[in-house]
Amino acid sequence: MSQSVLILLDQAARAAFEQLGFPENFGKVTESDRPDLAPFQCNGAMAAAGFLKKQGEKANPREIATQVSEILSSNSAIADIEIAGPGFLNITPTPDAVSGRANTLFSDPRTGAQNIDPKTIVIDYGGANVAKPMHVGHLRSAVIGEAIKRLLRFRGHNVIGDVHLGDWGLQMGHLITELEDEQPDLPYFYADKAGDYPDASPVAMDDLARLYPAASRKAKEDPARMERSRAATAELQAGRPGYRALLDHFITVSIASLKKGYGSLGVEFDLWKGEACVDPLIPGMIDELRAKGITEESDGALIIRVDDESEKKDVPPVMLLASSGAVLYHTTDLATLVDRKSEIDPDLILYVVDQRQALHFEQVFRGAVKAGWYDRDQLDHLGFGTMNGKDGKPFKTREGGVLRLEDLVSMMRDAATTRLEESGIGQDFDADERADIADKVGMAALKFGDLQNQRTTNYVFDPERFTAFEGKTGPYLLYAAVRIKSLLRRAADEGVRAGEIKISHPSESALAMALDGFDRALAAAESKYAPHLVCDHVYRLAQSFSRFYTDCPILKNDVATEVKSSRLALAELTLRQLELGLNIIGIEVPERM
RNA sequence: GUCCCCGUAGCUCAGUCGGAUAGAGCAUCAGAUUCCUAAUCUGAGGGUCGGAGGUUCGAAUCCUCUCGGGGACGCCA
Repeated sequence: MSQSVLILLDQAARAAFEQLGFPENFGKVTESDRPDLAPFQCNGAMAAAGFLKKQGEKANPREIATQVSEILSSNSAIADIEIAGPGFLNITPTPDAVSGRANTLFSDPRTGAQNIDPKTIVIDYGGANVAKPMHVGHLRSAVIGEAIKRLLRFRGHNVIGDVHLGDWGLQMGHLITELEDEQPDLPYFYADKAGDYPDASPVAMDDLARLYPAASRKAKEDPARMERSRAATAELQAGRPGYRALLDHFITVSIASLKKGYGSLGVEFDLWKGEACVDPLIPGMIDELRAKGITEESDGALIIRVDDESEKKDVPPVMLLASSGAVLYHTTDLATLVDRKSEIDPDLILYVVDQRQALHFEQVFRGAVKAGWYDRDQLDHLGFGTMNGKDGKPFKTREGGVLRLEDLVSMMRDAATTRLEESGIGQDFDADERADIADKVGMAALKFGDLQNQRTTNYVFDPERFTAFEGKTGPYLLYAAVRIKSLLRRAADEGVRAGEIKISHPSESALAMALDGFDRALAAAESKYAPHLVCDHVYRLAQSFSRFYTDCPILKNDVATEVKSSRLALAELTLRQLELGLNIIGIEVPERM
């Protein structure tokens, strides 16, 4: 059976409504709100009655429901169809239909997930800056972006992930001037020297992490210090060789450190481009924008007006050049769009960046549309909320500082270790394996805790809750998966093999229907760029499996061979889908725990 | 001042192109184990969906107003 049971029923119901002279969309079938009555429902009869009333005809929704159910009752996939209340149709599929579908899913390596028409998509995420060590603020962009990238890739799209480093602004001026104060004798600062600089970086990541905040703090208090940073930024952007050479060192050193940080999260980028990469494109881009006549001078700055008079809200202009002549955030983002157009020509570009930058992207997107480079629907900002502490304010360490990412990761690992020790799990495993399990449990806790929330809302970070093995958590999901692995090992030992699935128990049926919802969950997650819908699916799947596992013995002695085979196939199928789903949200499952 | 997000059970959150008795998880209480991993499962209690109007046969969901929390608003990124 090549279609999901729900789609089969949906198509049948739509045809029935159409046959009765109604718009076919009244036949929409959904998973039931009342699973105690039936797995599926259709509410179209009420809508159809309203439709007739508007045309001045008399209408009784229950009568319409009766007519629909008469048409549908001949459908071989439907075991039962009942009318409830004002005209709800409650539909129960036959066990054969469910079994047939389950066998199809079993024979499909993708367990029912469709491959859709591929688009070329660039996803810009990570949010890292040169010289700034990774901290909790970088977590969400990395984790959410990675999940969306994997989701889109799994759906069949050609997806290119770009970290898009922040390496071209005032922060570079801060670093250069602060380093000059510390080590004025470095050759990079000789105004007349060009081209011949040491290969080795004069600074390590720790130095950068120290220099930037120091400079930033001084500049805030001292306008003259700020002016030096601005001047250095302008000189860098004008191409001063010593500064450019320093920037290259900063970038190299930072990327090495960032790769480690993102690596610890299981996040990988295809492109490590940054703002500096598009610098050469900027003069030509500005010429082109001028030639198009969409720029204007305003208070000494070069801008593009993107305000729409017909709207109530006012959108400030795109700032191309500051009055100092310096390039700004808008400029490099626009130039990056030009670069991506010529290098990749994507159908869609997604930015996984903090919700607070929504206006910035609105401005840049409008600028790119006004320039004629993209259609508005090719550009999307996927904003997200902040990670808060239990006090509801952005997460801080006990001392009130910003928590570094590596400390966050080890905090989760430690919490996982403690949990594992408390419950005596894996005590007879060797130290390496126990450490590996703690890593995976901690990471699953962290990622699931983050991704299960709707993207745009703020959420409360609570390591205690996230690492719990009970409830809607990452560790619970790992447990469910590991338990199946253990079962399969045992089955292999006993020589039991998976066979044809025949649904006989309600818990088997519920599990099969949960499995059948995979493609729907992925499609919904894609359409909203919402990883939490993938989380919901895998959680419901794990729950359905746990119930099945409790209710339906598999390898026990008194179970008939074909029942063993059928249930083992369901377990194998569940594991495969669970791992596919967990992989999308970036969670790895250990072999045992 | 303009705009954006949020307000749902004691807590943390789903649900918002209108549909039945508003769902999960935690916590609380009551059960289940000759156990294939109980790190599990079953059941119960717990709600003026911030508030007030309106549209509708029907509103957490749509419209208007309002209260509360967070955030963004031309030369930082």
